Formats: sequence, C-alpha cells, structure tokens
Amino acid sequence: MAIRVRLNVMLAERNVKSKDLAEYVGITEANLSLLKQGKVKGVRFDTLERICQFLNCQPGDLLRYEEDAADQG
Amino acid sequence: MAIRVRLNVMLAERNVKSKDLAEYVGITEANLSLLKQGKVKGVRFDTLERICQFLNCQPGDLLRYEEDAADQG
DNA sequence: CAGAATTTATCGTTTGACAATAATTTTTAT
DNA sequence: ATAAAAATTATTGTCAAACGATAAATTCTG
Repeated sequence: MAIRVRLNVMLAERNVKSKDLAEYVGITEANLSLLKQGKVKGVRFDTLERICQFLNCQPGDLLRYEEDAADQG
Repeated sequence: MAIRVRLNVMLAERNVKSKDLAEYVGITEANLSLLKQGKVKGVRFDTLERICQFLNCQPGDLLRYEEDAADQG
C-alpha cells in the first residue's frame, strides 16, 4: 500500500493538457510530469490547491491510498 | 480556498491520541501537532501513507480543498 | 514526416518537513 | 483545586526534495 497520484487519470478524463495545468499552477511541465508519474515524494499544499482549483476537484480525487499499482487507471 | 488538514477531526472521531499516531507514523508529537493545526506547507507521501494506514482512511478524508476556515469541524 | 505534447535528464536553489528538545498550555482525571 | 497526562508552542538545526531552468529524448497525433 502506498499513496498513488491519480493526476494522469484526472487530466485524461477532462482532456486537459499538462502544459495548461502546469502554466496555471505555476510549475514547469517537467515538474508536473514528475508529479503525474508519481515520482515525487511529497507535495506542497499550495501546489495541490492550484491543481484542485484548475481541475475543480478534491485532493481525494488526486491522491489515493491503495495497492502499489503498475498502470491501472 | 485552500487545502485544509482535517486530522484533528479524524482523531477525535476515532478517539485516537496524537501520541499514538505520532509513534506509529514515526514523527514527533510536535510535528504531528503542526500538521494537525494546518501549520505545515506540505506533506510527504510516506507520512500521509502511514497516517492513512493507522486511521484506515483515505487522503481525501484528511485533506480538503475548501474555504479557509477559522475553526469549524 | 512534421509538429505538438510529454517525459527524462542535469544541475542548482531554496523551501520546509522533520528531528530533538524543552517549556507552556490545555485537558482529563482524582 | 491539584496532579498527571496530553497537546501545543517554541527554537535551532539538518537534510531531503520540491521546484526552477534548460535541453534532449521520446511518445503522441494529424
């Protein structure tokens, strides 16, 4: 079990481009990519906040405590 | 709007002591207190994971994107 | 293929999570 | 009220890592 970042799912569902989200949040596409791929060890609340704001969702939609997964949506 | 940490609520509901959670998670009571009070700017996923594990809940139960609130539960 | 989008890779900066510790305050019995 | 327990606040310090900036490589998509 681990925290899984579901940003990729959220973006796909809403057909939002990483570039646009990155721009809105105020981080680089590179760093957003890392976050999407679950390659960061944590997140700052202001970043999380901006993402929720842009995607009009809750942290719970982006973060899940679940089985380590290879690739399922 | 901002990210709000609802740890206090979760602990109260489950009648869990901060000390016990801190011990389980592996952080000091002082730092857990800061997290509870919403006085940290972010959180590491391994910390979030342990909290979810101990409280048997999801990140969404602990983090909410909502109106900045003074003290309501 | 061409262009766009995304990911990966480096290196550097700076923030801040968390440790360790102690004192203060609040809560909970007795 | 008083003692004990629990929680908060306060300080100082360390070090991991979030994020920036940039560029190259890879993966879509038309």
